[in-house]
Amino acid sequence: MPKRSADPITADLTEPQREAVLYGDGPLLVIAGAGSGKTRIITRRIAHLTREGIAPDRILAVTFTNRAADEMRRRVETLVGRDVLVTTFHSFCARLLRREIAALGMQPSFSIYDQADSARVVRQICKEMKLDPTTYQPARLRERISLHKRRLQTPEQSTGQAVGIGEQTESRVYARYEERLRASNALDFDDLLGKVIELFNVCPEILRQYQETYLHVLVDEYQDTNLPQHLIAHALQGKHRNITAVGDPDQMIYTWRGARLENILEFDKDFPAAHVVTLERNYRSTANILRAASTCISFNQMRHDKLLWTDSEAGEPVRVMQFRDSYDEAQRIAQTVQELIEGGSEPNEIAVLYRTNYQSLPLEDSFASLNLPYQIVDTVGFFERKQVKDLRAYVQLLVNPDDDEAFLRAVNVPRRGVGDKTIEKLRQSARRAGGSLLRTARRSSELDELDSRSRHALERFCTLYDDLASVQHKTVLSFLKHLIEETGYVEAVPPEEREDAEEVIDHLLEYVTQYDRRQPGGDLVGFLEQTALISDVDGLNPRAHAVPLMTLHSAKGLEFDVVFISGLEEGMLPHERALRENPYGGEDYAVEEERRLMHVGMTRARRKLYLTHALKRMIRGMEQTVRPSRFLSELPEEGVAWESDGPAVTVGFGAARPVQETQFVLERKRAQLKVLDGDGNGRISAGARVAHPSYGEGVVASVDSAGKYVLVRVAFLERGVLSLLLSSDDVERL
DNA sequence: TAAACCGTTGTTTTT
DNA sequence: CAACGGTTTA
Repeated sequence: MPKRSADPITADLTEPQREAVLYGDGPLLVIAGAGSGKTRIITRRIAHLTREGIAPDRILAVTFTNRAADEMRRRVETLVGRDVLVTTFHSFCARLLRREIAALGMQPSFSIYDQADSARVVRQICKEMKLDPTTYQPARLRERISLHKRRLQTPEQSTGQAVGIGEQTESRVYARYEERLRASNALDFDDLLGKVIELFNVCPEILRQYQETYLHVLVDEYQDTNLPQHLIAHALQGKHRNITAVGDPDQMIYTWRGARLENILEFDKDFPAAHVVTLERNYRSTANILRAASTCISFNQMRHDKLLWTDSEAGEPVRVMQFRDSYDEAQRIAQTVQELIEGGSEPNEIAVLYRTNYQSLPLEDSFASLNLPYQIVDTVGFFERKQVKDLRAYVQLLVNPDDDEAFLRAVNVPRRGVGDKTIEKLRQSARRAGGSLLRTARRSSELDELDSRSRHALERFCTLYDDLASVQHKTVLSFLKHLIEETGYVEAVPPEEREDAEEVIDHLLEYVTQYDRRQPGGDLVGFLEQTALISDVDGLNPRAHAVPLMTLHSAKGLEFDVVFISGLEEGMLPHERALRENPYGGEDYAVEEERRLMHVGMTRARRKLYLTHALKRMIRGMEQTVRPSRFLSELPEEGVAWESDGPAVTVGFGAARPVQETQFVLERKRAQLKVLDGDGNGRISAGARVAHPSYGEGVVASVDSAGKYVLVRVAFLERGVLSLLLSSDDVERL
């Protein structure tokens, strides 16, 4: 029962927020716009549920990134005082499979392959099949395999559906890839989800057990779930039917990872009688920032109407800054940051965002030259480092001796004279006799085709392996130190890389120290799982006294006083790859996702937003002239200040700069506006009576042509004056 | 057989 | 500008 004002869980909530937090049993969907208190809903709801008597260990909360999970776990803990399982889909599945995978006939010591590992396997297969690497790019094939898996298609099914030689080859690679992973007792990221679904299908009694356990399932960022994730969430809530899904379609930025907007847009299809709460009030940003962001996102056609509004003051204008080139841009951003810090801003409250990771390089240089503290939130970086991968491979091989990928990496690092030829012979022998590479290497004395040198090298490796396996360690740290010692890893690094390598290793040891502290008992499997699934260890430390630099993707879910979005150019922010997917030159799905990314970035800002672009940028090592992003031309006139170093170059896109009314609504949807009573020609003009499906009837106040677009202001009877943006074509058709 | 060298290739985003 | 693959050299 909610108490009135003094209730710490609901006291500071608005009515719709309270409704979501206190909602009773049954499926609940919360559509929560940027800055509307999304995380707060989930944490408070968990607190509310435990207060209602639900045991914390019968609540499952799922988020998308490890960072978000950590953050939420912390908040819940302070609120509830007890541990609630807050995790990502992938690590939830990994843990579940460690317990249950025997039911599928697999070993619980399975390895987890990341994208790079998968790519290696695919590359190897392509070589074996002698495929032309230009027609069959390994990276593309890996992506295609992942696509099949996300649709839950087996290799057999994909073979059945394959059309043409290309797709047939593709499914043959897929089949071999599966064989390879099964033989190595390995699962890739897609398998973690897929195997859980398989398990639930094959063993309903296991599913029933988990359904029983979780009285409530809460999923954050539901707009980014893919089909397997949707199915897992659906399966888990199957008994008690208590699912809370929170999300915002306008922040869906993971199509390339299989995110399906339908999961959230058609939520009530799969979760009948779902209660829906919509949160449209933004508490985060100034009115100027929110107007700019809303205007930008309103250019998306495939979009459900949602109006974000705020009571905040206008604040400073959004600043658009133009620079000669990307170095100039980086330098001036750093200078501006410096001025902000001198003016009293906290460095960790100023973020610089960009589309691609490599854009951080000039920024790093500029920050360093001004002695400004910064932290790169490099999401893949650290665990992709060679040294980490090498040492990890040893641990992986000890845990899972069948893992051929781990064997291949460990066997000749440091160099012990096991080269391509030896490996090839080992491979052939392994294929003939069956069994893993490690097992085959153990029998190297029986392999006639090996010369004595290679044989000796393999024997040495096996002895090392047995030594490492024989020693029990109390902590992962002591094991790792022992490993580095025994392998002579550091000594084998060439002198010019030594310093760098030592730094990486120190960093790893530091991470492991923390891991041991969190997870006493020195579990190597747990360590591997963490390092396979956590990508952002290096990630943001919100308390560090440093300016975070990160991609727009990794900024999702965060907020800062000041935000810079850099590199706003055609080809960078709508990324060229998205533009290439536009066969008709019109905008489509890919560009709209880029616009959502822009929207996510803009709505990270509380007080100040800077949008920067350069006229020249280094691409593939060559300086190229680039045009400003179309997204800049979509900014409203009000509350935006344009600045330039030299003579300003006009923004290259002819899109209208829409005039603003009290609400920031723009619509471009064809046929949404119907002329009820016009000037007789069917043309839209001032005074015409019109109807709109969501806003009802109204009278056209004015029609302004602005290049490619026509801005129609309509006084709706119920909603007041709104601006609608139509393309000229649309108006012709009305 | 393995390491050093050179030319070609193509670069989003992340669990 | 890097990372990869193929080629030459020790």
